[in-house]
Amino acid sequence: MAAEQSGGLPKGGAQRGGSGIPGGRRKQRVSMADVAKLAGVSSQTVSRVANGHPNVIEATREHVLRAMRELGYRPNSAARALRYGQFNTIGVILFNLASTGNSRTVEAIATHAAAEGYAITLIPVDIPTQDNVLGAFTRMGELAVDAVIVILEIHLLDAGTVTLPPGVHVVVVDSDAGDRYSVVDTDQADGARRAVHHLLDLGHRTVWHVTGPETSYASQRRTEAWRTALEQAGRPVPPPLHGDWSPDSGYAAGLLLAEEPDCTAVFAANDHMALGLLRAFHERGRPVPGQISVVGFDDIPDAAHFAPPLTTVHQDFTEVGRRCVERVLQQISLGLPGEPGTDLVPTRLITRASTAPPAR
Amino acid sequence: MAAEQSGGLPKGGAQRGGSGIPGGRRKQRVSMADVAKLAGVSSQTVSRVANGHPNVIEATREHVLRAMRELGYRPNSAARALRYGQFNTIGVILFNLASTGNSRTVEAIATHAAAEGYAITLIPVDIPTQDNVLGAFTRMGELAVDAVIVILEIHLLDAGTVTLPPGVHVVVVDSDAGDRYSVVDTDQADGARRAVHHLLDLGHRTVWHVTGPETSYASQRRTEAWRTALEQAGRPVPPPLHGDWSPDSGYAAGLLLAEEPDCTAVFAANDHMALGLLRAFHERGRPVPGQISVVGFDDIPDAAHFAPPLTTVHQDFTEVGRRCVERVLQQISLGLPGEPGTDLVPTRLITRASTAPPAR
DNA sequence: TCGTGCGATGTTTACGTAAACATTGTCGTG
DNA sequence: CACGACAATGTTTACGTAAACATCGCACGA
Repeated sequence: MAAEQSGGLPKGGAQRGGSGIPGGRRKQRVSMADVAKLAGVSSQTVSRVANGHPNVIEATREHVLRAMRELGYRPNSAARALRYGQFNTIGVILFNLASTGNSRTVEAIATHAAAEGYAITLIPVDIPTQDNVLGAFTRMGELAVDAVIVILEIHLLDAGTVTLPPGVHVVVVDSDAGDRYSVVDTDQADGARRAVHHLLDLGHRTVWHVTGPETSYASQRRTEAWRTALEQAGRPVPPPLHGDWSPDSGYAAGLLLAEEPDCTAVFAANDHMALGLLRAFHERGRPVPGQISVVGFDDIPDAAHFAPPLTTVHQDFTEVGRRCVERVLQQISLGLPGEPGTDLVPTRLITRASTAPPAR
Repeated sequence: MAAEQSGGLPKGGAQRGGSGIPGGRRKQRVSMADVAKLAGVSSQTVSRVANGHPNVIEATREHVLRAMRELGYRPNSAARALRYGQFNTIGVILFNLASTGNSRTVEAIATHAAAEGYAITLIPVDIPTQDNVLGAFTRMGELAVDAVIVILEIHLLDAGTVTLPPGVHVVVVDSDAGDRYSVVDTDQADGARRAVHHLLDLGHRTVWHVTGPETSYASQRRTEAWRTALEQAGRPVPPPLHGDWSPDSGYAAGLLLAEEPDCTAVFAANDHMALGLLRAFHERGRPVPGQISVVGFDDIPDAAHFAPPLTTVHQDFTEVGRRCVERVLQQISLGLPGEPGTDLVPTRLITRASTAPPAR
């Protein structure tokens, strides 16, 4: 009684688009029942064929497969998800995708998840206010996801006593919430230390610093580690200049630093700002690395071609993404909330031509 | 008969993680029935409250809401999707997310889709071989999506007589399939023309060109338009140099071009390669724009800070993403396959310091 | 020759939601 | 005062899938 309209089986190949039938307003696509009817079997047998169960006689299987092809059958994942209570999907909440690190991390997450049969659902948060993040999480609750990877400051969530949807597994990137969540991140402090030590080892008396935005945990960590490294080496700590990741802000900081006669070495919290520094120093006649050395952070592909090629701290975004997926899938399979704890991916320093011993 | 385990209602806030009950292996989360039982109403009433239907008395609504809160009820989107035959999700198939254009387009898509209540599911294709793309589409067929946006060379699909899953709406970016699909893209030809004319207007006799990979339609279009523009102006067409979008390939091309005494103007198919060119010319003592002018394509944020700041063709990725979503949602609401046709987003030339009249 | 066991297939049911229909009860009006 | 209309709520059902259980028939061994 269900149908009455299987008529007009599409002989030709490319019948894309909705049901060609003008009548019924929203007849659901081809279902197992439709296939079953055409093949002259029960829908259960169709299910068995679809899922590769063994106990189906070859001739029957053939019939069913032909009927599937003929009708263009595709399994309905909603029904499947309802049946299994699983979506095979991981949600990714993030603030912005344009930033180098995020897009590369997301790509790695998507790739590794795909390899495990999971899809990725992106939940962008326009402006990382408390409300928006909360909204994303609320929506997330209704979304078809088995787990969530959060790529932003988790404290934005915490401040408002947000209760994460129970039953949703969470892994966090770029945060210090290792005491409550499963955190995977680049070892920011490690990277910053490498940058500072590299410059000190070259003979610089101290290292200036251009920070990222204050709202970024990664930025905070880098700044903190920079300060600590200097203090532990007994060096003076110059006042940090505040940037916002953009090359423009790096350029602005560079214009200021160019006027500091003491400044012989700068550690920029990312490569884009380092680029801005290079330009400012160039314009102000402070040759790099002749008078000033510059170290960046991220190792974007362009960095090797800056003028001069940039010495920078390499982040392994792929590894971060891989570990996120690994952890999340583990949580899903165990059915338990993730162990709190922080999983740090080490960095390495890529030495290029923007650093040198200080001029005498 | 359904439950027997609502016991131990979580008084405290943060009870994340799966059911604390060790017994039952996979009891689905709180359902409307559970809420209904606790609130002492029928599940239909719960549904009414959840969906904001009018005819519910205030006291009842309160009871239901309290029960929801107490149990941490979240609607099951699989059931909902099954009921409605809609997922409120758009799939995005792409080759790589790391490229500037793609990540920004995807971000725009995600943002606009979110504003319309749609989520984005990413389907990455590791290597854009026929098989992989086909696999992505097959998987897509089973995925919970109402429509698909394809950000890669559609001919990868076509060659193998791929039948797109019927009933799935498709919009394509970066392709010439306007005769069969709904295509949204940056007007590559327009951009390339602007670049060439800018250089010719400055007085250059002709313009050399560094291409992107041959597999990229965007790259092909830019090269084609570059050639056509030169021919129409009656200028000689130098042999194009082949790059692959990477700054490395631009650098390699730059080393060759630096040896061409005739070469006074170069149009690079993207900004990253232009950066490579700048470096090569700098290293080889061919000042830009003194001896050679360079124009890029994309207008990445860094471009303004290259040495020298790069004249380039600005792409409006946000607009591309917006139009993709617009088209796709239109297709969904109409329930019809998209009109074939190409929707081109114009570009504009950003003039900076890497171009100048040729040396005399 | 007659079980018996298992392979092949059919039937029933549950997953969570919400439309459609059914059942109350109350209030207003003739 | 009675009846109709409508508001509030309950009951049934379908969405597509697949596990669990039921049935049928054939082949093999005693």
